[in-house]
Amino acid sequence: MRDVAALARVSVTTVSRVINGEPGVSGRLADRVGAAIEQLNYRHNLTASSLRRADGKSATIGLVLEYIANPFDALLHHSIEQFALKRGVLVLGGSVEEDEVRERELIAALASRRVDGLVIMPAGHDHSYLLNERSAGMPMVFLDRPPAFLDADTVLTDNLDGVRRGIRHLISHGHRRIGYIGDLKTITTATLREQGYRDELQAQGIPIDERLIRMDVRGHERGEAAANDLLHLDSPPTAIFAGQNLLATGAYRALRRMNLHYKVALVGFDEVPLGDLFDPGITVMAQDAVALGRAAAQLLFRRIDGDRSPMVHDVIPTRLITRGSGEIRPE
Amino acid sequence: MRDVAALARVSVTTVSRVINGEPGVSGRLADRVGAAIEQLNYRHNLTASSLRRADGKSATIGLVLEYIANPFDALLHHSIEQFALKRGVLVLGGSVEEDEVRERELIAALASRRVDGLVIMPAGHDHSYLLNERSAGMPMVFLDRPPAFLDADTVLTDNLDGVRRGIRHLISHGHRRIGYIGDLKTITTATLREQGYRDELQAQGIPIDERLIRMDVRGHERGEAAANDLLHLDSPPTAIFAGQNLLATGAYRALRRMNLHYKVALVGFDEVPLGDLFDPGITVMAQDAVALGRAAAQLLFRRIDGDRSPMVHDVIPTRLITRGSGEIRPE
DNA sequence: TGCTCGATTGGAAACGTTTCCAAAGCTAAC
DNA sequence: GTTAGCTTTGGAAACGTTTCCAATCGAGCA
Repeated sequence: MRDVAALARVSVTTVSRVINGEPGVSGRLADRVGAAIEQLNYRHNLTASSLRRADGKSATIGLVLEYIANPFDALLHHSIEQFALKRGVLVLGGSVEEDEVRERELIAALASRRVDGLVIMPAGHDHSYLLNERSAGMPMVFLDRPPAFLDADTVLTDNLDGVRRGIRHLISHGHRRIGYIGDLKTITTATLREQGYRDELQAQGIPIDERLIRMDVRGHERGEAAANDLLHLDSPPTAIFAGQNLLATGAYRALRRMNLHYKVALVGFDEVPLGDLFDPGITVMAQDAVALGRAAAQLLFRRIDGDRSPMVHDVIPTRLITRGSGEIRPE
Repeated sequence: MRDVAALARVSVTTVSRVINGEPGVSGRLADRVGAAIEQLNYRHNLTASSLRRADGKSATIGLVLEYIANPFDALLHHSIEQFALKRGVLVLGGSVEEDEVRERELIAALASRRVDGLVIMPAGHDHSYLLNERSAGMPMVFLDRPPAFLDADTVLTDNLDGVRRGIRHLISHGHRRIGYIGDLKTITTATLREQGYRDELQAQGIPIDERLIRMDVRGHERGEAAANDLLHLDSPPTAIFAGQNLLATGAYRALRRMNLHYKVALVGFDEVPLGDLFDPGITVMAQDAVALGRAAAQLLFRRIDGDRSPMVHDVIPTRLITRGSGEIRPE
């Protein structure tokens, strides 16, 4: 920048003004500065700029996701990124993969880089460690899962209602023995969804059979094994609800292997890409990833812009997508 | 930091030394500093640090992808991120969505933030604008697609060979009329793949019928339409090769609609998640996204560490995954 | 005792910006 | 012609660090 100033025969102050488009610079000087910038191939240093800048903004936000290669997370990422890009804000991100330590390290690394705000899909179960950050004024929004031991802005899917509607859908197709496969109990949304299952059965006066419930099941293969178990019970379920996308595809695979995919109904939570191309198509309660991401980004930027109003807890509804597997009736 | 120094009754120099783990600080002082950091809830400012630091490293790299919600891109992202995390480096990223202008803006924004290096999956067709960056010493690796008008490190899939092997696979199952659906001709890999198709047919002495080739097809729906067109020809193909994952699933949908999915063979380029669960399963030439990402990250970090050896052009082989759709024989 | 040497510590400059404040140059009004 | 008031310009301090260099302190040695 000093070189630019020297070449244009002005002060660095003036160069700074030109770069930031501030008023009060004569056209003549602005042109000289522009030419010098061009000639010297000068590139503005945003980190130095944000260091001195009054608001200290780095035009960067941090995004902590569970696993970026999961299509749901990838959609969230994209949705947030699109919103950020409009403001010239870049996204610094990372996958945590259900590891509490990594979550803390990643957030510390982001804070160290002075991001303007954080969108967090938490893995941990105690977020009191974030109290410091918050009191230091770091805006943060929790996405998809709520924080623990910390009150913060959240944008969540309506998990309870989503599962209840899914179960109701199965019941309306004549099912009374419905198996449930759920993710790790340590994940808040997983226990919420299980609760939705229990609530709806109870509301419909269907007794709960604990043998039909498999919790702490994680990933595709275990999902398949759990479904396999359920289907080998003495009186097996006529329908299965899988509380997460990998569990749903795992269960679907089990049904296929046992050639039951046209006999036993299946509803999954989370969208399954290309779910309509399967035989039968996979019926799901889809989370609206784009809406979730947009809501989180909007909320975060409001906070970044100084909004100090009370905590917001957004809830995004789910959508039932019927494709065949969930409409199978018991024999 | 000054506050920490004051509380610990030492100089800021000493605090800096403790934070960076430099030798030559007595344990007594280090403890005092540590306690002060704890008490004041001090958080190191990495941006200020990298500003003054000798090597000027920001411990951040930039990643320019085509579309983060595409599973292939998401896997690349994850693979690179995992590698970066080991070094305490964070990934600043963005989707470009086949928009040249956005590519340039994004790269400018990343350069402004003084990332230590760039991994670029380019959308544009003239990268001479990067000459400045390069001469300024910015390490960069092109991933999945080569740069134009610029010689740079690249990590590419063996597109030509991949398609040729896929076509050979179809031919070995008795096909002689093979349709080809390809992405935008402006995308280097798309024309390379088309070339692979032509080369292999020629090598096998099969005349090329231009009516069987549909280029400049982009996205799921147009892929479906193109396949539909091909199948309505007077003498339709007995097999289709789709040069990209969305085109493959689009073509698959067309086959399904016409109830030809067990009559006409289909091979796709790129992995299709859950491809084995379809009926029939989708046979693909899979790109090894994890290997691609790893190779790019390794190469980039070597450059960041100062390696000035000649340009490297890595080529990652593809893998044929047979699942049914590609093994259908002509009637 | 006096001197050198290594280890420990601190002061001040520097990184590339923005911001504060003052100076200089104009215009317009008296 | 002088002065007030506005616009344009620049000098220097500041942001939070690291690094250079010098100063201090003991210990070891002649």
